[in-house]
Amino acid sequence: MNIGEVSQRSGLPAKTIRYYEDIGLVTPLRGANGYRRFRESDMHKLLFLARARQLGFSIEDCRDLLALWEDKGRASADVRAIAQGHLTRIEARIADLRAMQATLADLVCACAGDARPDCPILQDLARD
Amino acid sequence: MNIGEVSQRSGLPAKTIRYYEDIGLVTPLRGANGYRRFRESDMHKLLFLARARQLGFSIEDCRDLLALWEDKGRASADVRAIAQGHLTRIEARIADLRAMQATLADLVCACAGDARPDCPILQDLARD
DNA sequence: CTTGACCTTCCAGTGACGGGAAGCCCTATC
DNA sequence: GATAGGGCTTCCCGTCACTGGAAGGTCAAG
Repeated sequence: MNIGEVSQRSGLPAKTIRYYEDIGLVTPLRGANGYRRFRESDMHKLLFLARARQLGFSIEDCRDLLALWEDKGRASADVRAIAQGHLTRIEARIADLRAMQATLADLVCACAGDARPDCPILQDLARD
Repeated sequence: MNIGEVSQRSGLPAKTIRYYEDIGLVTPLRGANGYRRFRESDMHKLLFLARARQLGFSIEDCRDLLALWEDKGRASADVRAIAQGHLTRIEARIADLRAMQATLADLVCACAGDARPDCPILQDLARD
């Protein structure tokens, strides 16, 4: 398979796939013409990566997850620890965003949003 | 005021304040020794920026908000539009994160997390 | 033989800074 | 007056995970 087909089948942009090779997440073969030649196993890795990235795992998390996936003698505890750490970070991020959302929603609600200059949003940002 | 005091009073790192000058958000004066000299008005701007950034506004949003703040004849509708757009993006981001969180929480819950290799998390990531 | 799609590498930019080097300035102390 | 220390300056590189674009090689169809 050339990169175009892999890109289609995985949903990952070709640029991203090349990047993943650069940083050592996949190592496709090379044809005589210099083109990358992807095996089915490369395809599987890329699908795995695409799904892990969709779940918001960092590239380094993905690297570790891939290694555990390949390691048939792994302990599921190691996988769980990565996922748990990621989940905790996501929950913290959600809490932050929800705080922003609450404040912003209040402010937007309090602002008339008309042609006059008085604006509770700016007042709040400029409060002393 | 020198940058150190401004940094203390605003809570912004000195590096960040220099960066804000670089991109034209504040323009402190300069002393004969080359040091930045901040006026009270610069201080107010930086506090304004710090609060807007805490609410997650992008730098470009902040630039626009600052301009509106300075413009005494502004329409509050313009401010509200920026805040509303930002709020919408935050809500979308929260929705994304909540989807990740739900999936991850399920997977973490389903994984024994012991010394054995079988792991629903990896199974899900590698599903065909 | 040409066209156009596909592939290659390399370089630069994103957002919003942070780290660190090299060097000047100011104050206090000896 | 020398020195030590802290604060200030600029400059450049690194972050994260790509994305865009330029310049050029390769392949299949007409």
